Amino acid sequence: MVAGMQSRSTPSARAGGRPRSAAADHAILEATRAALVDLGWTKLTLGDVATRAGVAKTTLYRRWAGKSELVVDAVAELFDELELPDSGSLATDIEGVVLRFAALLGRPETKTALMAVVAESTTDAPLRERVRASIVERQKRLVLEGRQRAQVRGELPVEPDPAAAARTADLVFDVIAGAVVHRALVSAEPVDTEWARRFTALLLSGLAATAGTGPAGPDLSRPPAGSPTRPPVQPH
Amino acid sequence: MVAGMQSRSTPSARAGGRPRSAAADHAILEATRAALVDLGWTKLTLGDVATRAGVAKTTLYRRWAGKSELVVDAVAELFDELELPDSGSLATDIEGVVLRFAALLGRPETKTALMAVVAESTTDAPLRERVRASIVERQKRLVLEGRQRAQVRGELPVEPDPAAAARTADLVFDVIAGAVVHRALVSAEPVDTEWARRFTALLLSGLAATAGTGPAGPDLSRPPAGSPTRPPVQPH
Amino acid sequence: MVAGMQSRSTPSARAGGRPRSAAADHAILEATRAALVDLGWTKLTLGDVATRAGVAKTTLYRRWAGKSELVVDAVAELFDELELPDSGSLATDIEGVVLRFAALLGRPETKTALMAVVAESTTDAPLRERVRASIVERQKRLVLEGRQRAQVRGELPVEPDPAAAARTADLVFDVIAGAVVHRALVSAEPVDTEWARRFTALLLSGLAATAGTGPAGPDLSRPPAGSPTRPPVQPH
Amino acid sequence: MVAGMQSRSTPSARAGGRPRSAAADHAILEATRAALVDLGWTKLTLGDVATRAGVAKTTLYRRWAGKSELVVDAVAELFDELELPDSGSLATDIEGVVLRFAALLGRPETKTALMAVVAESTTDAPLRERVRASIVERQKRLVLEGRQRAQVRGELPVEPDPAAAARTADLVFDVIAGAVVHRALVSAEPVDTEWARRFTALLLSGLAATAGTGPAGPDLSRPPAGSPTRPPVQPH
DNA sequence: CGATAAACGAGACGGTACGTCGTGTCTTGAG
DNA sequence: CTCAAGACACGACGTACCGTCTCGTTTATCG
Repeated sequence: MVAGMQSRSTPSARAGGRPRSAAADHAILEATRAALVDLGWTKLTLGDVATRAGVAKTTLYRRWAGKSELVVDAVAELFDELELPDSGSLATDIEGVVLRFAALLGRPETKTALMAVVAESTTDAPLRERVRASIVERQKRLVLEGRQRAQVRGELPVEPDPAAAARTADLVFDVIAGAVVHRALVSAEPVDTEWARRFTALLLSGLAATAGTGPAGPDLSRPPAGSPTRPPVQPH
Repeated sequence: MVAGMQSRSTPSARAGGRPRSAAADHAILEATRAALVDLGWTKLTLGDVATRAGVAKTTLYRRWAGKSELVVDAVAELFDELELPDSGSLATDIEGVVLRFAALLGRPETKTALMAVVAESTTDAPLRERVRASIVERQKRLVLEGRQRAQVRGELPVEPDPAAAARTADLVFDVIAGAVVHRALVSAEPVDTEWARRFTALLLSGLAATAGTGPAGPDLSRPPAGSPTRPPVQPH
Repeated sequence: MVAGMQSRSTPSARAGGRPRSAAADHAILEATRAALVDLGWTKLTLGDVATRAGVAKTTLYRRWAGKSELVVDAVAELFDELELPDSGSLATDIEGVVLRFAALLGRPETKTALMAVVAESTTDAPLRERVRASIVERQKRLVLEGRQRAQVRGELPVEPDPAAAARTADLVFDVIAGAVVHRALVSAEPVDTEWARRFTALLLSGLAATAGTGPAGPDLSRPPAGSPTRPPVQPH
Repeated sequence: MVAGMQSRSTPSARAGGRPRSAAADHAILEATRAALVDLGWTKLTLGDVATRAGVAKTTLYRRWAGKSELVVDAVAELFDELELPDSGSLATDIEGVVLRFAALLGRPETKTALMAVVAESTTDAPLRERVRASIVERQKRLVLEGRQRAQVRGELPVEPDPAAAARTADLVFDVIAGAVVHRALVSAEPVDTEWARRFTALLLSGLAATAGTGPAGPDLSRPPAGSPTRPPVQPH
């Protein structure tokens, strides 16, 4: 389970009654994802999810406050499957995670659900917190891991101030996640290898340096495939 | 009017009977924004909009296909008010537009509507096209204008290949818009001057160069306030 | 239609909208009676009635406040079909109407509905008034008609005081209707010709005179069949 | 306890485990009556009764098959409290019992429950039998007792044929009970002393003799208060 | 005395119906 | 042909009870 559901009064208090079915939780989240694929966010109904899961509607409402909460939990499980590839350089690591993230956003259940729950969360503070805890914060691990790996490789300097390091991680996370989400869902254009390369180059070298980079020319900032040689970015 | 609504049978077709009330269009879009502020996307109903606008529901359906289309038109008008400030340098221009964009996203009607219509558009191709045409493509003008201005100032080189130039503009647009939207609506954290500066520095100079940039230290890449002097980015 | 339904704001006010379907009213009441036959009062649901009538649930709720009100109207139509036979003597008139009333109470839709709405009406004053207006008061015509006919025949004296006459009519109505209902629905025993005769004899002659009257002996208070001769009750 | 509840497998069967709480039975029936007063038949729920009685729902279902059975038992206890007053004459005895019966029907728990269980019983044979055994048959004792008392007094002749006597008792019972129930619950008008007198006069003397009897004139069929003299009805 | 067995409280469970609400269409009469 | 008004068919909502079940606990009688 990704995050807490409707909390029991006390976690350790002996309930004194029939315990909640553990199997139902899994069946419901599975059914929710299937319904998202078949129907999309708008046409998904809790009644339909209950039927698919072989569960009564009341069981569903006993555990989740509504459609948004349920869907957040259902898709959060998918986000937890994201991994940062170790491809030998920061640039290719970024490209890899961008493509994986884009692939995740390309799945119908994620595509239709993510923006919808974010939209809901703008007018629902508890939901906003749930989205943040279940999805956003959990994926920052990818940025942290990537940076550490790059620092070990010597591709990035070590930031001594932890607060500044955290600020930068947040910024980088918003930039990467934001760019991919915007490209994929708002602009609705493909996030392919080509785009991932150009985005990574911009992120690493900045706007000025990137100018003129295109698909035709050789990209000197990336190591030849298979040869993990010099890092493209030289701190100091 | 931002974009085409439900098209009349033929623009030049015989006038026939009573002409459509022009005042109604404006009243409806205004009422839509007011309803978004009061109720948010989910609780907004077309019946309520019609009542607020002093119009019958049929009048509304005669002109828009549904809630999403109506809201796209209603918020697109707001996006058209965005402007690129001319502050003397590319960096401060970007910072300025980032803050203006964030202010727009902070308005309740925009906040709740933008992600919602994007979510809808993931499973509705005509709506996706409408969002692209009415909102996304129209705002790329800001990137194009900013680049041209920077080129005039000598802050950015001129890209000779028009296709590559367009690709870069699209990329930069997704990065800027995506980062701001993600920060404001997904991470749900404030887009303030401080964040705008750090984001701009990252965008212009890249990840390596930005490392270590914090609120305390002087940012050499930015000109002293009020003195539009040397550009912060030196091509070549 | 038996009684007023959910009243329009003003009967003479031009509504200014689509008028209510007159056909729907009839279809709904018909469907209600059919559902009573098939399901009985308790299992009857408004959703089912709506389906049977080919009508939306909202249409039903727009016109009736609830299940009780609907059923009152549906069965009231049946009660209006009751008639007082003109058989030549007061005794046989009463026997006839008792048997007809019993037959009506034997129909499944009436049997299950009548006591149920009366039960509801004990805790619902508006419903009580509706039952009284739609069913109870309307059937008193039978008593009034029977008395007048008997007075014409000379079987009953004319009561000069209208108030006393009304009081007596109410009393007789409660005795006749109450006895038949109690026999048929509470005691749950058959109301057959035999019972009708004995009841009529009791009503006309009183308890003392009736004592000893049984199925075997000839009933001198009744004229021979087919011969409308002397009235069984002699005023003065 | 009025009537059998859900029967144990066998009364003589091995005691086995924990015996049923005797206190629970009483608490449940008491709670049922209280709930009838507060909520009425329709809004009464078994869950609520269980809560009021401080008992689990399962305990309740272990003993009664459903709401109707429970309520029959709960109100049957009240009907058993009815008594036939010994006032010295048949007429005043009847008037007395009519008023007591009316007072019982005026209690909120009885009023709302009696018609409801009768309504249920029209489509539920076992319930019908339970109503008959627990309520209807038990109250016929009042008629039998009244008749016997009248016969001792010489107000009524002795019927030699037991079958005919039983038929008459049933008829009289339906007439009295039916009239009072109809007046009180269907017509929803008060059963006061005045009405009880006029009803008794009609029952004893028949329709013709009753004509003209009103509140103003002296009622010769009743003995002066306090003087148990001549019977009002003279059998031959 | 300990074992056995049923009753008990608590409350989750699969169902079913509720009465309301929003959607998008329709049917009126007025303009 | 448009418009305001509002009825209409449809379908989902979230809630309430139903009657059953599954727990852990209690309270008897029996061996």
